Amino acid sequence: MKTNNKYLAIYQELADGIKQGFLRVNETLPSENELSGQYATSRETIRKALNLLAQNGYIQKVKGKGSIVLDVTKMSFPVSGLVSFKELSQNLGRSSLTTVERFGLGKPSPFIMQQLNLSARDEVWEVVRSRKIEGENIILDKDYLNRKHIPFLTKEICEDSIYRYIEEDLKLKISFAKKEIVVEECTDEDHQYLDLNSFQHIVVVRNHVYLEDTSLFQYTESRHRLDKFRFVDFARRGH
Amino acid sequence: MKTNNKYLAIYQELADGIKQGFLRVNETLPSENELSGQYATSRETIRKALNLLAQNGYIQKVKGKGSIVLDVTKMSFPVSGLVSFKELSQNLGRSSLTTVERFGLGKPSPFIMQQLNLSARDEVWEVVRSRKIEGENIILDKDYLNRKHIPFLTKEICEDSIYRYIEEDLKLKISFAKKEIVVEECTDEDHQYLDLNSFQHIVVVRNHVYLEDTSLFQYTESRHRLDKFRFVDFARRGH
DNA sequence: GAGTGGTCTAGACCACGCG
DNA sequence: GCGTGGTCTAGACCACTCG
Repeated sequence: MKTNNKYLAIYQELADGIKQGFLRVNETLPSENELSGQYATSRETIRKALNLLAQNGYIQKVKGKGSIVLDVTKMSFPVSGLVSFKELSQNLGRSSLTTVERFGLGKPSPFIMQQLNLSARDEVWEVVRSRKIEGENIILDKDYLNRKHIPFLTKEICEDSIYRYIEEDLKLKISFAKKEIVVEECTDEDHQYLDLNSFQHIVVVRNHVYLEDTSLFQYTESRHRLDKFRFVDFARRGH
Repeated sequence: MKTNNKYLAIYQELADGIKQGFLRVNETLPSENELSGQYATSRETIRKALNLLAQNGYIQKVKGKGSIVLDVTKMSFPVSGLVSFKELSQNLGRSSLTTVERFGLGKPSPFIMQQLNLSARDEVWEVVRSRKIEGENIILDKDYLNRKHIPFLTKEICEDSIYRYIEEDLKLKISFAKKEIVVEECTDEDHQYLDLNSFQHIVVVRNHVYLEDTSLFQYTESRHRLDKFRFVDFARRGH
C-alpha cells in the first residue's frame, strides 16, 4: 500500500480515527481550514479527503456547520462494492474452506460467449469453487475468465485467490464491475455441490468485471444459499 | 432542478450525450484541456464533471490516454442507490398500482423503537402499501416515519409518493441510507397482501434513511416476491 | 517529446447556520 | 457578522501512454 497521495493519507488517518473512536460520533471534525493548517496542505486537498469520507459513509458534510462523524459501527459491513470471497471471509473472521470442484480451459458455451462478448474461437478458463463456512457448503462460485487476458492459471491459484494472482502477479488492474442480484431456482449443480437443506431457490450474484482499459475479462456467478445471503450498502441520494 | 453549478451542468450534458449515443462507446472524450476550452472553464471544474461520470459508470478514465465512453445501455439501470418506488416504476414504464393497506399514527413496537432509536413516548407513522405490477401484487412496502420529523401525513400522500411530499412540500433533505438485502421466510402478512404463488421465501430490503443533519427519520422494509426481485449495481474497486 | 490524466496550490467569491 | 462548507480559477509539476 504505497501512499504518495497526500489526500489518501489524510483520508486513511481520519477514517482510522473514526473507526477506532478517537473521533466521536455526532461531533464535528475540525473545519477544513483548521485541517489544512494541521496537515500543512491546501484546502482543496483536505476537501478531497473529506469527500472520500463522505462517500464511504464516515462523515456527513453540512453546509454552514461542519463535517459530522457518523456511526460506522452500525454499518456491519461493506459487502458492497467489489470484494472477493477471500477478502470477505478474512474480514468476517469466520473459518472458511474453498474447494475447487471443476477447473479447466476450453471453448465457451453460448451463454458464456454472450456474457463475455467472445467468438467461438476464443478460450476461457472455467473455475467452479464451493465455499464451506462453519461446516456447511454455502456458496458456489462459478468463474469464467477470458484467456486473452489470463494466459496461465492453475488449480492451486484458484484455491487461494484468483484476484490476488491477477492483481499482484499479473499486475492487471481490476477497475469496475456491473453486478446483478436475482433469485432463481436451484439447479442440479447447486444440489450437487451445496448443502441446500430443502431450499428450492438460490440467490445468484452475477458479476461482469472489467480491467482498467475497459476490457471485459471475467464473468462470475456467485450462488448463495438463501438463508446465508446478506448484502449491505451505503447509498447517497442525488448528486 | 436548478443548476447554478457549472460542473453539474457539464456532467448532465455529457451524460446525456453518452446516453443518446452522440458520444460513441469505446471512443475517448475530448481531453480535459480541450473540454475546459470548449466550456470556457478551468480544468478542475471539468475534472469534477468527469469524476462524476466515472463514478456513475459513464466513462473510464485512463492515465496517459483519455476518458473512454462505456456502454451504458447494458446497465439496465440504477435500482442501485436511493430510489423510491414511484421513481422506479416511472423509469421502467410499467403499469403499476399502489394500494395503502394500513395507515396510522401510534406508539412504536419494540422492534421499530430499536430500528429508529426511539423512546416509548415517541410516535411513528406506520404505512403499509402493496404494489401491483402487471396485475399481480408483487411488493409490500412497510414504512415507519418518526413523527418528530414528519408531523403531518395523510393516506392520500402515501398513495402518491411519500418522498415527493417530504422533499418538495416539507423541504426536508434526504441525504443517505443504509440498505440491507436478505431473504426470509414469508410472514402471514406477506400472504395476506401479496400474490405469493407458493413461494415460501421473500426478499427483504431494509432501509434506514437519514436526513441532511444526520438524523434517522425513516425505517423501511420493502418485501419483494422472489421471482420479481432484481438489484443492479455499478461498483468501482479500491479508491 | 507531446499529450494525457492525477495531484496540489493559493487564492477568490458564494450560500448557509448560528448567535 | 463570522465561520462553515461549496464552487471556481489559473497555474504548476508529475506519471503515464504512444508514436
